[in-house]
Amino acid sequence: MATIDRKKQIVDAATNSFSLFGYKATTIDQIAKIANVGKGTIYTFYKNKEELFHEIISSLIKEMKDGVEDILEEDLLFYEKADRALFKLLEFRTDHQLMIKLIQEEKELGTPTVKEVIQNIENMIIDYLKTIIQKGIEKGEIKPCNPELTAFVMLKLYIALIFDWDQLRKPLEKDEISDLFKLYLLNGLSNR
Amino acid sequence: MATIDRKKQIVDAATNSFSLFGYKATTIDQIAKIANVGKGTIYTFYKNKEELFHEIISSLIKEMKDGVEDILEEDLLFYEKADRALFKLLEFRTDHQLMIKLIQEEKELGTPTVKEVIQNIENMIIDYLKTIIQKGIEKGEIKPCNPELTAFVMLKLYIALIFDWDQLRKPLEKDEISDLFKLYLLNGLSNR
DNA sequence: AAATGACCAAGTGGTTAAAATAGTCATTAA
DNA sequence: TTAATGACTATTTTAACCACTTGGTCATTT
Repeated sequence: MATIDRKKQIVDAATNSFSLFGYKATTIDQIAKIANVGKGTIYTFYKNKEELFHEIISSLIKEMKDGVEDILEEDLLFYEKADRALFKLLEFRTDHQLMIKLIQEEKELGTPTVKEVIQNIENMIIDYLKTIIQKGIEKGEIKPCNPELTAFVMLKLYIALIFDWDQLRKPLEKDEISDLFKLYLLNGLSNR
Repeated sequence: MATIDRKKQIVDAATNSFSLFGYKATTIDQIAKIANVGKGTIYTFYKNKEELFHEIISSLIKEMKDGVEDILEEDLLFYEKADRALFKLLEFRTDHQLMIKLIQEEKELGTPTVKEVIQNIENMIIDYLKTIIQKGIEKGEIKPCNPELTAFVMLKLYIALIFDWDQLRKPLEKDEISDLFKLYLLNGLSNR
């Protein structure tokens, strides 16, 4: 049709701006300007800046889920599923412009809204892992355990290995991390 | 003797002040006042504020080590040693006034000197765990593995379980955490 | 009915002066 | 002679101020 999709323009402009400058440093005026739209128009679609932000984060979360949804269905062993999913989901922290900016803003400015949103994303990851773990338990591949707590531990382990360990020693390769996951969480350190 | 031990007075005053107000909010004037000592006297013992702080942290680290040194010698299984040591060492974060204040200051102000000092303390913990792990490997109790990396993972796991999990769900009991350590890292999740 | 930008109250940022602070050093006390 | 000191200084930090920006509204225009 001839009419322009103002909502899409706004969302696109906001996504770009949030990705480039972060949440706090992005202004509504800026978004309106980039979107070629009056400022008031934005408020006909969204109650406020935060709501617009949350819509964009919803898309990000959807995008993340879409990237791993097939893993759930594939015929893989528990640890392969978990390993692949975690890598794909955590890869956003290094590859996805918006996610990179959000992590940076949380660390450097501690913007509450951003903190909250990152927590939401982590909760999504935990939720997703939970499903994998539950299936693993049902199939008898792994011992019965609290799926949510286990998901939480797995996420923490991967974050530590991928993003924290290199502050002490030289970074680990992807394969090494997968092996460590198998050693530590799957087979355990015990010799008996 | 009749002469007063000015150095001790300074260290005591500084320890109290750092414990109460943190590193940044403690002033040299304040320390001198509490210690009943001229400000210049402090600089006859220490090059600057940071050096005085580091001396006090050295004492803290010594205190922490002293609290767990016997564990190394006791006739315990690997996981008992590791579990007890980690608990005792991490307990300082909730029980030791100075440590509490430092953790708080790192989170709220991000004072670089404090960050550095907390990193030193964590390195000490990792070093200590490393010894326990190496002994465990030598005795054949656990599989061969990178002791430092394993220590790092164990520390991260305990911190996550003790201090982070309760932001999602209800806090875990000490016993639960020990059991989780055995389940996750020692025996592993695998069913075969 | 949808879109808009001038408008407003609240908050941020830049500026400068005043206060506080870490560290020095000439003087004093032992 | 040596140890201790606090007035002093250079550098930060804080406070107060105002101009500017910002998120959000709403009467007007399209």
